[in-house]
Amino acid sequence: MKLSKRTEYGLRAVVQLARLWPRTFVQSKDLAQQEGLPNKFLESILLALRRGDFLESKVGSGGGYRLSRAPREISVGDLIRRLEGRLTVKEEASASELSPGEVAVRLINERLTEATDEVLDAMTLEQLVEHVTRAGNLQQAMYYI
Amino acid sequence: MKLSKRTEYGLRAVVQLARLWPRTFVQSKDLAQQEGLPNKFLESILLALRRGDFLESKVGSGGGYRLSRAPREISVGDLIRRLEGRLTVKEEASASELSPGEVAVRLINERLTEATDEVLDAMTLEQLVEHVTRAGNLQQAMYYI
DNA sequence: CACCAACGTAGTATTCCGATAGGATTTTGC
DNA sequence: GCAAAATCCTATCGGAATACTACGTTGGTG
Repeated sequence: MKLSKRTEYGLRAVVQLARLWPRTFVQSKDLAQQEGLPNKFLESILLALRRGDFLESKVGSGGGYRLSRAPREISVGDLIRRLEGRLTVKEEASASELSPGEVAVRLINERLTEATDEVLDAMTLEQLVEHVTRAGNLQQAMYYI
Repeated sequence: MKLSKRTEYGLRAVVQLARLWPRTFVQSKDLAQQEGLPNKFLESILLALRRGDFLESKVGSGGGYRLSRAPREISVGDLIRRLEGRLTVKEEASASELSPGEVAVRLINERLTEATDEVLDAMTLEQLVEHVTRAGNLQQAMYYI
């Protein structure tokens, strides 16, 4: 019932990249520093995101990562499903003979994934960044009161 | 993003008890057998449910467990929150200085818990049992085609 | 009093997650 | 063209959480 660190770190890095969009490449090291994340771990996550076609990368000096498309075209649901890996167990057809309890649990799982997918698919990276910006402004305004 | 075995087993046992409601006490051993669950593990789960006031128990020969109230008065959300234990991290006020990524992740978590709570709180044990019964009838009907 | 079943505690086994190590590969800058 | 810089890639490890077991106690029934 809670996001893995892997997913959380991936999201945090991607939010940073979205804030800089469409500026040039940002290095993993810098992302890690900005968000306070373990660099090497983050690298493996960014790699997965690149393979999932969310990021583009550039090797060598001056290289780094950037979003492969505009934040408004990236859904948080897609991101999380890519990061989480374990996307709700297979749900085998399971030999046709389910116990009553198993049937019930299956229903619950279906309803839960429906509900979460709905929320996450309706959310774009752009919206996330807007929210963050608003929250940031609010935080800053507080200082002047 | 997935229920623990503990939660799953608890739900499965409770569904069985709801099907028998308001008949007399059922033993842990029998519940375990009906659903194919490890007996001793199940006992500890049932114990927690009793402490959460979902079940009543009776010690000694002829004893066992039964629901403490009617299935329609028991919400699946309450059950799961009791069983899962880890009810979404503390969400510390966190020293006021959050990174942009952290703010974003926080928003996502809020939206997710809202959505899942809504689904689970709207679901009663009675509804679950109805669904199971319908699914059972359907399964039986299939044999005659 | 003999049995039965819930209650309780402690300990083990196993899985998985977060993280690190140590490189190989590719590009840039001088 | 070579050294530095960064991504890319694989393997592994420690530790915590999960799943489960063993064994004993308490209380109630016949």
